[in-house]
Amino acid sequence: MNSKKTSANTCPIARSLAVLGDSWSILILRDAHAGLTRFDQFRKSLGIAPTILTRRLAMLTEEGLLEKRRYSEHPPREEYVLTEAGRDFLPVLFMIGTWGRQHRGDGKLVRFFDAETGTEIRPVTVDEVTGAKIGTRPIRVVMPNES
Amino acid sequence: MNSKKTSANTCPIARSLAVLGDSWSILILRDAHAGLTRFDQFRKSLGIAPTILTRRLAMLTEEGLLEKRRYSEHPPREEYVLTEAGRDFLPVLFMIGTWGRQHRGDGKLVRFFDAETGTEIRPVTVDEVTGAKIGTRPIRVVMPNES
DNA sequence: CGAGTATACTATCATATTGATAGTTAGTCA
DNA sequence: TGACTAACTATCAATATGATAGTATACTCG
Repeated sequence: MNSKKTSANTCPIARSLAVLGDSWSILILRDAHAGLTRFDQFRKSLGIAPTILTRRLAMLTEEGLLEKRRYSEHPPREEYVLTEAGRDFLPVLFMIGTWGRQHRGDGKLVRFFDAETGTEIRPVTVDEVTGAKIGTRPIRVVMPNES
Repeated sequence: MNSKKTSANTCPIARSLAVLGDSWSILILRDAHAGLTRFDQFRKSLGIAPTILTRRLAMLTEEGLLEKRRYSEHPPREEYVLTEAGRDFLPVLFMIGTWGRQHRGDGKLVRFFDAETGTEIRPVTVDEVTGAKIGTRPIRVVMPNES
């Protein structure tokens, strides 16, 4: 996609997509949240070609979502761990998953649990101020160059 | 992307991405939520090549996120409106936008308002049951074939 | 020591997808 | 009639993808 001539540079959604508008990147991030850190773990989990995986990991690292870390000097081995920006991507994953669950039928599911209490999490997006659930009230989306 | 051999068929995130793992589709959906319905409106707003737009609109229609509707018989003119599944995608857009706002710097912004009260909306993802904000507590992500 | 294994890649290349540009169809408006 | 609008389709060069094979480094076992 060409991010120069479009509204890409002005809208936060478009800006996000410049990094994340690719299935593999999001799937890698999903797996990273599930605890995977190593090249081969991602490769096997995703069935992705190593060429593509290399590129995606490099991109996510460059963009500050993952951090490349040497976990062994002898032999030299690298792993990829989520940065804060990467961890902050979790709500997006939650909502993508929730949408898939609602509208793409139900197979087996990725599920989210509170690590301490063990209770399952049911994510919803709400307005931080009023607490009103998004989608229950009509909304006006205002683009950058409108009033 | 190849959706056959991966976990694509079992995970709701992967299933969503089969339809939405493309920047243009998400941008089209964003514009649709902003009120655009017509081919040329999307084309101008996005700066997308018409060939690609045709394909994306057809795909989103086929997948049930948009509905093609004739709004004029003479001349024959079509428009694309959001279905329920398309409207349910709003929380995903919210969270993508929120992430972009936090981590991709701040230019001009797409902003969301309550259509009735006019107040600006600050979206957060929370657990529906406890109300706890996602990202503030450690989370365990469990993949389909784990215990 | 040598064979086999593990991890993290890179090289190559055929095929698929994209994006830019131009052209088409069908109708309206003056 | 000629200009104009909306919604496309056709063509094609450039780019990205995915499959497969190969490489580099080090460890482990007998």
